[in-house]
Amino acid sequence: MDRLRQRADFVAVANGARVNSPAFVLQSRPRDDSGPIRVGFTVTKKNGNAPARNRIRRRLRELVKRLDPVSMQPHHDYVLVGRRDALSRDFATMLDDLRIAFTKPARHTHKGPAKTPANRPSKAPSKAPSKARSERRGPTPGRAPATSRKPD
RNA sequence: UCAGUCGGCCGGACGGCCGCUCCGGCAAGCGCCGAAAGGCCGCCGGGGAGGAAAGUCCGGGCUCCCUUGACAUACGGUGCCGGAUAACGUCCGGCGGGGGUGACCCCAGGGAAAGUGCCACAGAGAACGAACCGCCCGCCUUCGCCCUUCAGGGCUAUGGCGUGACAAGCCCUCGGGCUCGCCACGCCGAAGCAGCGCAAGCUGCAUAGGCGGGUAAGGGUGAAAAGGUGCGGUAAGAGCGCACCGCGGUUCCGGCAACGGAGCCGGCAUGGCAAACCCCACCGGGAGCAAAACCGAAUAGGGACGGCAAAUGCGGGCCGAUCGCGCAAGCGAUAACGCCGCGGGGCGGUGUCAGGCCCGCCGUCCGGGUAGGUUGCUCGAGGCCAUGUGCAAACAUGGUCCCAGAGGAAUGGCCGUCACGUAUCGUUCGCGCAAGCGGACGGUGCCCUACAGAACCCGGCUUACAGGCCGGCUGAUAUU
Repeated sequence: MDRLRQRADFVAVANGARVNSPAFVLQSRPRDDSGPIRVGFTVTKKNGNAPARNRIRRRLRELVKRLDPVSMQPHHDYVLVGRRDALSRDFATMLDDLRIAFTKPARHTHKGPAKTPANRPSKAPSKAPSKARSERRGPTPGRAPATSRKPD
């Protein structure tokens, strides 16, 4: 599992699917290459001053570290956007929140499907939107092996 | 013991599990990611946020631009003196002024007899000095009548005050204000003493009023009223005179200086504001690590070469023309028309064709340069200790140590125990009649710490901060 560091990757993930939770927002986007799962963190300035933002990011990072990597989708980029509740919310509860967020079907909140290919980078120009849509629409066939291999 | 003042320091501790980042050592697959630059992966050891890392307000180092070295101007900044320093608006030590019983604290502290400007409101007067009240002097007027127990009461003239009407003048923010005249009404209202004279009366003092002057002592206004206090002096007053203080000038002494002290002279002239303009002295080129250097894709531009291709095009040939060379024959070059051969790709449109419109493409290399990567990047005006110099800030010498280097941004996350703080409850002890106060112990809850996160690096300033510790000094009280 790698960290997400380039600004272009963050912009790409921000246009993807998102799941809301009390302490964070999970954004995700599938990639075409066969690289590892990458996770980034975003804490905006409206969440407080620098120590508060640092603490939010560190708790979110610890959540991802504690979580079983098999519950994430392979070849995906994830971005956790921190909220103010991440400072005070119980850590075990947040861990459950994150686990639910990874298994919950994602949905697009504000981006229309017409805007998505315009914001996509140049690689995989034609088939990227349709593929993302199909994975969003039917989670059960893609996720069935993931749930089956969860016991180990 | 209480209250205060100044300075310094800390800013949770220990343990468990799981991680992040940097450095060093060892090992290392012809490994993985990437087009490349470059990056990643193992084990061991070590380091890893602050007193303000903050605000970005000053001063530097460093980098680039520029030549701006100097002078002048403009703009900005600083502003008692001396020292410290790389430098500063910082620090230290003094000086002056102000506050406090005191330790101590505060001061944007050059120039107001270079100039311009301002000083609201209140007040008579706010700057080429002012007369509202008051005090004093001079002149003029006043001191009448009735009752009467001689204590007083009453009436009224001139007059004074108040209110109202009218008229005039001036100012004016056109609402009014001020001054004067006149009329009406109301109110006040002529106390006394002495001398001369038989008396009527006269004169003087006093009273009251008016006019003219003197006066800056006093009242009142104000942030500020033209040196202060006291004595003398005067009609009353006044630096009018004197003493002391203050101020100005000058001489001497002390001090590197700011400045201080003493003497003499001057009766005092110079109100305040320069965080109003201004004057004087000194300082300042600009931008900033997202600086800058190196490496360096894709895409679109630029250049060179090669290939394909070309259609107002290419190739070939003939005739003629022009130009150059040549004595000449002739040779070479040029472009257009005519002749022959060759006729690509795309767009749009149409039932289809004809007709119409547009024109380069590919490869290699070079150069600028973007994303990206690497460097800059932490050994430094460095920390600690000792000695010496100095009142101190600080400096010098010696020894010793290496002490964060991230980059969507590491330095942590989750627990446990303890401490501290705080709230509440219970038990108990001391004092007290009681209410209550103080201490100790235990349980529970809260905060589980305040302010706050390095971003190239230093020196400062400013601001924020739960709680706690130490030391110096001052005042008060108590005891010895």
